[in-house]
Amino acid sequence: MVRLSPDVRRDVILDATVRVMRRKGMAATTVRDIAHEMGTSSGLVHHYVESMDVLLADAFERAAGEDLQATSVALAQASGPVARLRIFFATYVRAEQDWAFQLWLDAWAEAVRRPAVRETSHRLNVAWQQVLATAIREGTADGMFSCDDPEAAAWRILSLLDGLTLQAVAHEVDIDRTSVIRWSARFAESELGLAAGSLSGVP
Amino acid sequence: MVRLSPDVRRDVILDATVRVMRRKGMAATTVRDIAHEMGTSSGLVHHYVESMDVLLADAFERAAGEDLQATSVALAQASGPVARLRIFFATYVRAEQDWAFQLWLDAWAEAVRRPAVRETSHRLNVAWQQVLATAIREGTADGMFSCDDPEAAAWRILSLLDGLTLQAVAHEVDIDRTSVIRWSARFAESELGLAAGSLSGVP
DNA sequence: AACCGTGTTGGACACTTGCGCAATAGCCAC
DNA sequence: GTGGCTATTGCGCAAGTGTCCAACACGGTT
Repeated sequence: MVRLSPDVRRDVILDATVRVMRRKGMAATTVRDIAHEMGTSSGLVHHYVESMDVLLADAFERAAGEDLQATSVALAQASGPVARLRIFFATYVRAEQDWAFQLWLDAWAEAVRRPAVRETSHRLNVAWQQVLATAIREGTADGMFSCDDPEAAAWRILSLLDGLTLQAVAHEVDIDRTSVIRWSARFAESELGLAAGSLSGVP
Repeated sequence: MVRLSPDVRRDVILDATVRVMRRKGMAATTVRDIAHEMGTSSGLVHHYVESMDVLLADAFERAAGEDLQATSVALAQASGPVARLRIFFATYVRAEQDWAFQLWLDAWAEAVRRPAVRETSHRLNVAWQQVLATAIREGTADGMFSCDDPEAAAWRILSLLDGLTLQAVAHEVDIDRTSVIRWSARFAESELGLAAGSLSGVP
């Protein structure tokens, strides 16, 4: 039995929870799974966690937050609003691949039943929308985009992206990931008054 | 104890399951809830149902299928493709209000874990897409719409609708239902080469 | 009216879940 | 070294789940 400091242990618990969530999904993650994942007893988890609800929410925040962080960094490095949006679309679907988007599906569904999860998924969703809205605002300020309401446009583009990805992930057919990116990018072009193909690459 | 014929009893069970699902969501629906809902014992449910998995799938099919049916009927009564689409948007969000869309969220999330649910939600999703695609095809044949690929356009419009509704239902803020309809209708206008406002009412 | 098929009961079963708690054992200060 | 603080254990608990089944009772048939 390895004795760790509270801070480290908390981190280990969160990491183990994320790993289990990736493997089994949020709804199927249990305290015993987490304990087994880090090779300790289940009681230890509860010694640091006030409830399963907030643990799942915190773990989701870490998992989904990493993707958000990665995308934010990638966008900051891009030069110019157009390049920024191209990267946004490319990394969004890649980042959400496999288990990541499944976590979002779980979070949206569990939101009704788990207050902490609802709060977190809401906050992270807004954060994604803000990443997009900020990029749009910059492009509008530069005069490269033409958009009346960056906030609303961001919600629309993000929602189309989510709606399409949802079909691709949940049903694994009908819509392939290339179409998800291309269709969303084309929608963004029309939303921002860009020439056809400037984002999607297909005129 | 009321003695019913197998067919009637099966119907009663399905109805009770739908009612419980509406109230508590798919993931939180239990055999005992269903039995209590129809005022019988829990054993009776399993006497007619092979497993919880298929019962949930069947009940979801009935609940979501009723909405689909209602929309199909309403669309058939409308005169002309434009009126048809207006009704589509109006009834989609209304029909999905409250509990109905939550069932879809549950279905999409549970799809990974419950094969029967995945099959059903996939089939119903395609059915919705086909309702839309058919209306678009008719409008294109009439020369009122301009659309290269009605199938793909239907997926895009439906996905935007789902993505926006998702935010409204799961987070209950940021996007109100009026915006969901208006934004989706405007997107459809651009997809189908219609004049601004012909579907959304806002030029 | 007796009877049997079967719809129905109500609880047992085996299992899982989140959570709490006494006992234990590792680490640091002295 | 030794003591004490506390991280950690491991099991128990109560509540929940889906599933199964012997016993029961209703209704149409004879």
